[in-house]
Amino acid sequence: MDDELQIAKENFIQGMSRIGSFWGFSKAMGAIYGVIYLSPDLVSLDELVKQAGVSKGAVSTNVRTLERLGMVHKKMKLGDRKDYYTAEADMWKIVRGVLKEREKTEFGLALDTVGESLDMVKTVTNPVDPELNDFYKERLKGMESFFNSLDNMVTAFTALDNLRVSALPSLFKKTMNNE
Amino acid sequence: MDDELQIAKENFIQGMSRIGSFWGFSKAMGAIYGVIYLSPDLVSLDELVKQAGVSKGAVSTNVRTLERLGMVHKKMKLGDRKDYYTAEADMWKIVRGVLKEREKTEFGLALDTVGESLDMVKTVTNPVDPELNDFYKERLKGMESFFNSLDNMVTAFTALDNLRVSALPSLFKKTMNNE
DNA sequence: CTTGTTGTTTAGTTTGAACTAAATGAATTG
DNA sequence: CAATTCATTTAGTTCAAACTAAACAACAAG
Repeated sequence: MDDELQIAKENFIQGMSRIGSFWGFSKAMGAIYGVIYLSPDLVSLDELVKQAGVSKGAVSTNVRTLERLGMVHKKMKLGDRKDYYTAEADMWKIVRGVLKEREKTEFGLALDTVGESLDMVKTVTNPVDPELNDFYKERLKGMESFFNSLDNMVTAFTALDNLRVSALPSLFKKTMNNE
Repeated sequence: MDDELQIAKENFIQGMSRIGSFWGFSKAMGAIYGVIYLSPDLVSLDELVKQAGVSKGAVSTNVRTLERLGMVHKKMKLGDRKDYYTAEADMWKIVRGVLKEREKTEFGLALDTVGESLDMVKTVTNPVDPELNDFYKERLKGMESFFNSLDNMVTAFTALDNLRVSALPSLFKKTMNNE
């Protein structure tokens, strides 16, 4: 392969591993996705071990997580027991997928927790300190309202999937230097 | 203090520490913010040690981070050497602040990295494998475009600050159970 | 100058996530 | 069935983040 091209690839892979760890994924996941993303052909597990520079075990688990997140797709070749992977190149699709997954778990849980506390405060019948009671109520309501809005935003965003309105980001577009 | 109220508070604080760690902050930061958020009066460092259940050192560093993020505000009382803290209760303001901070570092860096790789590919004069070269170009452009849109979205969102349009989330509002 | 009070820094420890190496399991082939 | 070739799982290790305890620095008061 072209040397310059190879260097560009390695630079990109390294960058993805950096970015990945910022977004809450492991460094290895970023690197693995980077490798697959820049491969025109299907990539085998052993190829990933070589190019991403992590052990087979790590690739095995990380690539499965990537698949669960919809970031890569597993393909089988007939008469070949190896697993092959392709990258999902539609970033917005990926974002929607990840948000959908996390909405169910973390966002909902946040709402539940706050709602729970709020309910406790509401059910105080004869408060010792009425002012403090009201203060708690106000603050907890504020927090609940925030998480509620957030949850609705995420829900709305993930729903864009069906409407095929991936064009949403263009609403925010200011300057784009496409070549 | 009312027992029921105290339990509600502790439940909330525990919840915040959980939520905090999900959003990339430390558990302690979440708990500390929770304590301050549910305090009608100014809170001293020693009070935080007691209520958040972490060491003095940890409170000292974490509370400083919280202040840097604009999540709490430091107040001094005259004739009192202690530091006191208040919570910033406007969540959207906090979100904007955090995004603004991260936009500069992580988002920009992501863009730079991809752009760098793209430039490398573009400057390949006599490619060994022209098709592969084009493939790289396409993929890297796609990624760059994604980060660009993302960056613009964040910029637009943080700019809402000035316009005082914190009402944005209401655009997404579906159902709100106020009371 | 000494003492007490407060926030910060530092040195050391704990903890948990994520990796490696190696064992295991599953499937195909001769 | 033995041997080979994969992917997965497991046991153990590494490493960095985050905490604690204690020393330290700054400051005010007596």
